[in-house]
Amino acid sequence: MPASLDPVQLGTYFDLIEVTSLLRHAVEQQLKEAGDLSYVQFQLLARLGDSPTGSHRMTDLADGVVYSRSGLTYQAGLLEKAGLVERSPSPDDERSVTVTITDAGRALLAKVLPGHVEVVSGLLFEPLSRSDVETLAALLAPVRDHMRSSPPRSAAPRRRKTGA
Amino acid sequence: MPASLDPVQLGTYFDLIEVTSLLRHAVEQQLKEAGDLSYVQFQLLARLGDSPTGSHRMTDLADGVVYSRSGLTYQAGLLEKAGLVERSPSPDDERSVTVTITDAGRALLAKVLPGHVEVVSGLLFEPLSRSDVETLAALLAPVRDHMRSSPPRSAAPRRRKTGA
DNA sequence: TATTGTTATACTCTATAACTATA
DNA sequence: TATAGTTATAGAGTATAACAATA
Repeated sequence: MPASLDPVQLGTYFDLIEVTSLLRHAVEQQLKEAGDLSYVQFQLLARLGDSPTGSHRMTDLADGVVYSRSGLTYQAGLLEKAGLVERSPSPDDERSVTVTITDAGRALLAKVLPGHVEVVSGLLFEPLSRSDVETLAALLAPVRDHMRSSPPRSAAPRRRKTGA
Repeated sequence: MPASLDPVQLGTYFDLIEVTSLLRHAVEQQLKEAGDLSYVQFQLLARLGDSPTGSHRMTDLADGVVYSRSGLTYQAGLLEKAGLVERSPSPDDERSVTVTITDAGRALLAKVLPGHVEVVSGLLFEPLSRSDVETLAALLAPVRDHMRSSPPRSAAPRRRKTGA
């Protein structure tokens, strides 16, 4: 593992970046038009919507979506101001804040989702067969797991995710 | 093609977003530390460095990297201020501007590249075998081509890339 | 002392519209 | 009239550091 990239790897890396940039750009436009949501805000809402309780602690909510604590506070503040989530002190740990999706938040999520799915479907999955997708999923899963468990390469203390 | 997503597709989409977000974040940090470059600036420099002449017209340089004309002007301005590129009027078309990478630009690219490759290699390719990478490349290529030829979904005039 | 979250602040980046100049 | 690029400006997002409160 000489930490170098052969031509196939290099091309794959470039294609990956290009594909996800275009996809993300398209999706961001759709979300903005359909619900005046940024992608990060959508991700946060989606996570809350997926949760059985509709809630998460701030810290847990941050994982993978936002890379600084203040960034999450900022986004949560916007969502709260828009009436899409509520923040309340956590019962068990007085330091924590529990974020909960509101009915309006769920409604907006539902409003935005079909168009979102349409963009992803039409842009990412159209050229891929069912088995292609399964293959892709099988390739991404180990990469995802590897990245999740990898400490930030540079010099950062490997404490947790959001803090430096 | 009912423009919906089955569970496998949904999971694949999420993994794709997560993987590239983490990768991009890691790479951005490396580029910033090693050469005080943003990812967009790095992409522009890399494109110029790849060109046989070391030059591109502004418009051609924009493709896929930046989504507005002014954004490119801004970034090119930063690169020029840093002495990494030069801008000069194009000989054949007086409206165009030719951007050329300088020796300092090439030097910075060379300085930054090993660390860049190391991050990509260690984060993205470590869990993938040689044949995995080939498979991934084969899956991404048609998606890339499809996205390149797809007009922006929403309502935008399908004119070109940068202009609205 | 470590952790959770907020605030203030500064900075980077992006996008829109108005503008100039050339084809 | 359409294209290439710049400028001004405004807004969104991010990160750092200092801070308060709880474990």
